Amino acid sequence: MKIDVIKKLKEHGLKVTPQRVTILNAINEYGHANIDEIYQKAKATHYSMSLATVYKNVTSLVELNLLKELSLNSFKSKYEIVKEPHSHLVCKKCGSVEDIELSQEIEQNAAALASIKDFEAQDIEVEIYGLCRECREQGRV
Amino acid sequence: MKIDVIKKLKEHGLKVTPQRVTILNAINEYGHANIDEIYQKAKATHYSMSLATVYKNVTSLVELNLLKELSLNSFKSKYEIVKEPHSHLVCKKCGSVEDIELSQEIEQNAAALASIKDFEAQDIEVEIYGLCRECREQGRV
DNA sequence: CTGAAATTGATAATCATTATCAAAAGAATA
DNA sequence: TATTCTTTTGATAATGATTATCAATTTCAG
Repeated sequence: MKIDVIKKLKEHGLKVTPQRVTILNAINEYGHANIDEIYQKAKATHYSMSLATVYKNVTSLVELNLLKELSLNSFKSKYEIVKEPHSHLVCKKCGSVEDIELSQEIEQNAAALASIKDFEAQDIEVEIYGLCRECREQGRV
Repeated sequence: MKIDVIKKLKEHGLKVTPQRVTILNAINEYGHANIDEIYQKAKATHYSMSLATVYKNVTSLVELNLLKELSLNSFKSKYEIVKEPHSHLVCKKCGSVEDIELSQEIEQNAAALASIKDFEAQDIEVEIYGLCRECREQGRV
């Protein structure tokens, strides 16, 4: 696992357990995954993995800002490894999530407008809902 | 209730029941409200209102595009009456939601980037998470 | 190596949402 | 206005998701 992840865990008094490593790897392979997907993939590597362990770890990793939660309309929340800011294309039909780069003007614009409202902006989330190519091609509506 | 709401309900074969009217009014008074809040306020006006009725109606009104669901990190989904496109300031501490106008450049930018990825954009959701004035003043962190 | 503290796994408890269905109500039509 | 058909409601059971509990195990600092 990356040095900085280990460092961050230890800084917060969290231990580097094989379960944590497995969970982070599982999410990384998916790109974006919900709890069940993480559980299934993690279980494949680490047979004894418990669903409760996945929940507990995902929660603490989100608090540590190593993971980001994507709360989606109509689908269970997905989680991704925190990277540079970006936005998401979310298919309303199949629930797939794809990253896109959105101009950083948006972040600036958003932060500026927030401060006018006397709101301390910390992070911005942009989701574009619609239909992915696969679902359109297969005539799913 | 507004003519166009009645019209839209009837167009889709939905009846104009007092429960529906009450639920829409409750959401309108709140601005943004989750299921329990809607239920409590609606129940105050319409004593026999059932929680199941709130769930069923909110779901169908979202499908009709009269309501919009806001899926929030750490809080239960909130619902708002569909109006002109806008963004939201979401307080991580208290969960309050405030509307802000975000430049329509963003929508254009987003739609353009989506189409490059061969994605049919339908609607965009922008949430800015942070701390509201009240929570900062009261030292909540 | 040892011991304190955190973590895990199993599962019970809780909370949220959906399904079911008989009774009631809306609305189109005569 | 009465009739009839269809939707809706309310109550609650069933399901599904998440959190809490706790004894046994593991990590890791010293």
